[in-house]
Amino acid sequence: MSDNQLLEHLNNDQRRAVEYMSGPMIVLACAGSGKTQLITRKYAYLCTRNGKDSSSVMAVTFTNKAANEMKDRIAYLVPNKLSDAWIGTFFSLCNKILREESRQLPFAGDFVIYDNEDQCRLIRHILNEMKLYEALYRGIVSKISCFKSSLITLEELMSSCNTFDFDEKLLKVYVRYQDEMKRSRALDLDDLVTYTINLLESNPGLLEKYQDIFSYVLIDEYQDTNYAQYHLIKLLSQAKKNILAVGDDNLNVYKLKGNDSDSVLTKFEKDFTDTEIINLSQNYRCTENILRVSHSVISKNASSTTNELWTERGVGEKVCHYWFMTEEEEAKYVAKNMKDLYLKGNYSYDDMAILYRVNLQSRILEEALKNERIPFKVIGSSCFYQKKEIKDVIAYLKLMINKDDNVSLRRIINLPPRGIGANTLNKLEIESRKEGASLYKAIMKMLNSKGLSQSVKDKLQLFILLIDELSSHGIGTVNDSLKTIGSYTGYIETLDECGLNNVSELMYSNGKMPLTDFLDSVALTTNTDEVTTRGYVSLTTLHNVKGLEFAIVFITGLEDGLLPYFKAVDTPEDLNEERRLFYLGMTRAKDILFMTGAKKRKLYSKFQEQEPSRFLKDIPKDCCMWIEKKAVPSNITSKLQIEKVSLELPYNTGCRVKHPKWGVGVIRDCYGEENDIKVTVNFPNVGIKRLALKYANLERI
DNA sequence: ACAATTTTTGTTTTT
DNA sequence: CAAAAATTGT
Repeated sequence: MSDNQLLEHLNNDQRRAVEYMSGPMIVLACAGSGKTQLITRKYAYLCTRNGKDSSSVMAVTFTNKAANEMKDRIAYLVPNKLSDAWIGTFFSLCNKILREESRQLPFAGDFVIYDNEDQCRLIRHILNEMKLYEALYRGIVSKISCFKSSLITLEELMSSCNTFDFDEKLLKVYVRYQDEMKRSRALDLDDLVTYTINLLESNPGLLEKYQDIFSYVLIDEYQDTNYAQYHLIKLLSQAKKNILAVGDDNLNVYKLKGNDSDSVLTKFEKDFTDTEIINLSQNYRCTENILRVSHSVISKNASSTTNELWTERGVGEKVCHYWFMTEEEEAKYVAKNMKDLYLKGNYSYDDMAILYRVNLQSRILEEALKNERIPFKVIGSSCFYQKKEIKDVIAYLKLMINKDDNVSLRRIINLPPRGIGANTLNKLEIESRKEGASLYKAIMKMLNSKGLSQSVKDKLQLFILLIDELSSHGIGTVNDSLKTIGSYTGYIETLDECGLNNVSELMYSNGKMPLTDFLDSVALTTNTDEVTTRGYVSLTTLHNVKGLEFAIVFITGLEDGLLPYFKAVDTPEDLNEERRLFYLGMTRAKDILFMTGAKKRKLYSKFQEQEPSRFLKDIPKDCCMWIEKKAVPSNITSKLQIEKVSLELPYNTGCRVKHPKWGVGVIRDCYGEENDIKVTVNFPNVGIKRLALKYANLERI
């Protein structure tokens, strides 16, 4: 595509941003202002304009999913091969650099990546051993993450310990944690960034090399970068200062990650002088009504400097707010409403999403959707790779590559039972700490010493033989490795049918991948990354919808205590973040926005009386339809209805049928009583038809 | 050492 | 109300 074609359909501001070629630039891009479009075009423009190889531009995205989408879009614009383009999250890009420069690393390259769960397991293990209160692990993991992402080193921490009145125990745990990581040759996600920074800073030649490679740096969702990540891109773009950052302060909902509280602008202008600033204030996504309502909420944030957005999309439907007596009614209403909208035929289920503040809210919604026979996908609550059997198998896989991985070894040393219990393990732990070596090495040592009984030694010997056998098979594809595990460990035999299915799914979907690549991608992939939602309603948390849009959005649980969440109402800054979260959700809606809440909700096993969210007061009365639902006459009717629905109906949605006159069609809905069943069918050539099953002469195919 | 049982505990968001 | 931890019995 030519330069001019790449600039087509961009507004003046976007065009200016794409064409601006030299020097730092920051784009303040409000929700729905086409920032992904902008970055994509810019990337393509840089490729064609300068005849640049695509590997000379680094593009940082917030999620892997966003990176993949971006690659797809760019592939459509330019002929360049993008297979090894530098497009990805901070973590995946850092991993790429570290793997490429592995020889320069302290532990000769092959490291494993610990994901959040591995991290938690390790911290819990350490707390246990140190006889500290184990339940503190969550806070400790996040504090360690904060230190690392603020580039505060352990040494600095220890020397400032006295002056800072610092929690000494935390520090001890941190030291132990780092020691364990080193012995296991493992990096956590924050380490990926800090190691990359250290590598570049201690190695000027290398830094120069990468500064040279990257003629341009693009960053999406800039407001979410933490100090370490920012430091890294500062390093990389120092020489040429060709950097474009796109962000919106109103969408910063990750203060917990150790993000700078500085606004996008102040953070950036401190380090890059003569920064060009562009404001994108035209919204291409939402209707006027949705913009008005969302703006009325976000403008109550003192720190928000955003001017009101505008759109050419027209006024649109009024935003609706419903208040119900119970959460069941709320869920039922949402499901019913979705079905109605679907049956009208203008929207399909993948145009719709239900959002909530916390994952546990999804349950009751799922039930309601099942009753209405609406297909749905819950995004992000429990991801495939977090299932127990998958994690177990992955632990075996990790050990095949790195026998020193203590976290994985602890996980499977007695799985299936090998008669190696807590007592033995304890002795091993002590030995390994004494030697400063991994558990695997400690076992080797213990086998040749007198500290253990012969029967225990035999068991350990068998285990060592197993691990050696596994790793002797070399590093092949995931399938090869899984087969090896199947034939030697005896673990597969302990699985039930469901677990077996999950493992075969693992083989089926990733079987051909090289093992090392696979393990990296597992650690770097998050639960939102590979969800395809074609034909499904999406259910997800407000945090998870960043970067997504839907024609119809339901935000549920708009109650004080839930949004804002009761744990985040203490400081004004907490409250502001909750408000931004609400704003984020609202601005995901293109056409229709529903907001619902319920008075009675079962939260942590008790029924609670909820008040409507305080944020609702910020919405002018005339912007919105306010509807309060009275309690349903009785519970009996609802129970009857559920029974009726659960009766077997001849067709499920999605079923294909043949009609004598209209040909092949897809069942969209099936309902009614035994002798009077009606179906809604979508015939591609004819449109949506409602038929009585008795007379329709449908044939199932 | 392990399975089955009772008791305790903790309940945000996630790159 | 779940899931995890502690306790008990074999």
